[in-house]
Amino acid sequence: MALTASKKIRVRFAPSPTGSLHVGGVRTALYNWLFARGQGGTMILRIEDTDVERSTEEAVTAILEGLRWLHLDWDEGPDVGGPVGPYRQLERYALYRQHAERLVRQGRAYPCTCLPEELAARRQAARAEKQAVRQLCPCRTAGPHPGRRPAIRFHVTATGKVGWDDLVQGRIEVPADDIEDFIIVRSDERETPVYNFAAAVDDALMGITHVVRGADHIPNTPKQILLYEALGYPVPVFGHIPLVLGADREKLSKRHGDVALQAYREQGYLPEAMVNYLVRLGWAYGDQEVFTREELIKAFRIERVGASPGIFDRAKLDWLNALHLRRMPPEALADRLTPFWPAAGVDPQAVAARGRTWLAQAVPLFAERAKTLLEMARAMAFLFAPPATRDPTAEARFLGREQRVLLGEVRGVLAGAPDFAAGTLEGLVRRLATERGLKLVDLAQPVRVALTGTTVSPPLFPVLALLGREAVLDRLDRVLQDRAG
RNA sequence: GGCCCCAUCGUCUAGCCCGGCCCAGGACGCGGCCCUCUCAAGGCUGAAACGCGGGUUCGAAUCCCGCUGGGGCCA
Repeated sequence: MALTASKKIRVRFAPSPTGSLHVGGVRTALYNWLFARGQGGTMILRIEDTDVERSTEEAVTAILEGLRWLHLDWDEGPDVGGPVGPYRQLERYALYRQHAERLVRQGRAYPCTCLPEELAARRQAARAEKQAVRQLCPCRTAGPHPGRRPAIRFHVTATGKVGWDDLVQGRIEVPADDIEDFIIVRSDERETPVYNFAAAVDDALMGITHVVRGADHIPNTPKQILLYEALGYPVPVFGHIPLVLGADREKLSKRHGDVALQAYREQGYLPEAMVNYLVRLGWAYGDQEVFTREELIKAFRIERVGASPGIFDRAKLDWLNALHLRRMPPEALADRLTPFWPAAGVDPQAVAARGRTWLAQAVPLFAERAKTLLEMARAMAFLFAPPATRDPTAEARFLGREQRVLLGEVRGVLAGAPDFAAGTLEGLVRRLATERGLKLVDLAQPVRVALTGTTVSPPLFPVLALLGREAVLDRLDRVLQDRAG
């Protein structure tokens, strides 16, 4: 598709700071970002904070931090500025007023003083007679009521169909008669612009060439197109990406559980995995499931995004996260673990005491059996301190009287080991098992429970080597000195 | 209720635009087997889908119409 080769692509992500950044919004940002980066375009971040009641500064911060965490950077925005700022709508009211006045001057908008009840009554009447609803308000011809503060209403003159070729949905058309004269500036003291007006003015003034946003905005688009035309601005290309749904197939929202990006971050999901998962939710590149950021920039095509909505699937996210966890170089993964030690009940000092080299050796053992960083940190906790408690079932099953006797024998072997390398220890313990006519598992499980408090851990011998002779003997002795089974 | 959108395994999807290579491919999840000191990881393997009805055509998952279902926005 020849996307007007001469013109540089400009896209934007324009969230409202009314709550935490949620995964649906993140996917919109991601698609915009990939589109821009793949085409050598410009990514713009705009804060749509006209809803002063619900907008908060914390939410703005959360949005910026969330995007940064994912490495979805922007070229122009509230923090970095840019040639067409400001990038917060609250700071652009003069622009909206100016454009509204221009429309009024052109006869394309008019002051309206109708009360909601009056409009509702007329709408109902019109519906009863199956009339088009465009002439809801008499203000345009009869003039506004002098005693009331007016809103500004846009006058729709279009006939036939209003439509556009959507980048992902294909041709969309709506009968012009279905679009009624709509408010563009409210009658409140701030003269708050409505969403459609502010967005259209901003997108035009910011030179946005492609508006890529959620499919929930499809009904807004015809009105915005009309505004562009009335204002004499070029109409951008629109692309409406399908919504992310919850398991009940409804638009993802708080009641579906974790929808905030922050929640995933805190649970130890990797930004690489979030990006990988979200991009594949609604887009595919043959049979490829796993992507690096660079591969995505190269392969992503906005027009290849599917038109049907997708359900957020935690299980697949888990799989991808585990995969990216395993792919990461040990040193890097060790660093990512840092924020999670406290939540895992591990003293960061104890981790630091072991040193980076040691940690990098331990990490691959645990990465293979964890889905998240938090899970991984928890699984590693026993390395840094003896288990505070032992799983009672495990203890009953593997630390009985006879098993303690065996444990004592293993202790002896380990105490006398020439060195404490995994291979050496394995040889010694296997020989002991053979001598006693036992399987390795009969010795391994009691030791595992004694050292970790559970029946599950990475392979025993590397774990012994990691813990070191002193810690191992100490933990075995603690069990042995317990009441003797 | 009005307008708009969507429709391939439970889920994400390939295939659909340019009908035959598709008794529909991959992935997650689920089941089985192998490997194995536990748990994972890995390998092999199984069950699992073209919503329904009409057309068009020698031939339709692919084109057209209708229905049904789901969703979004507005009220």
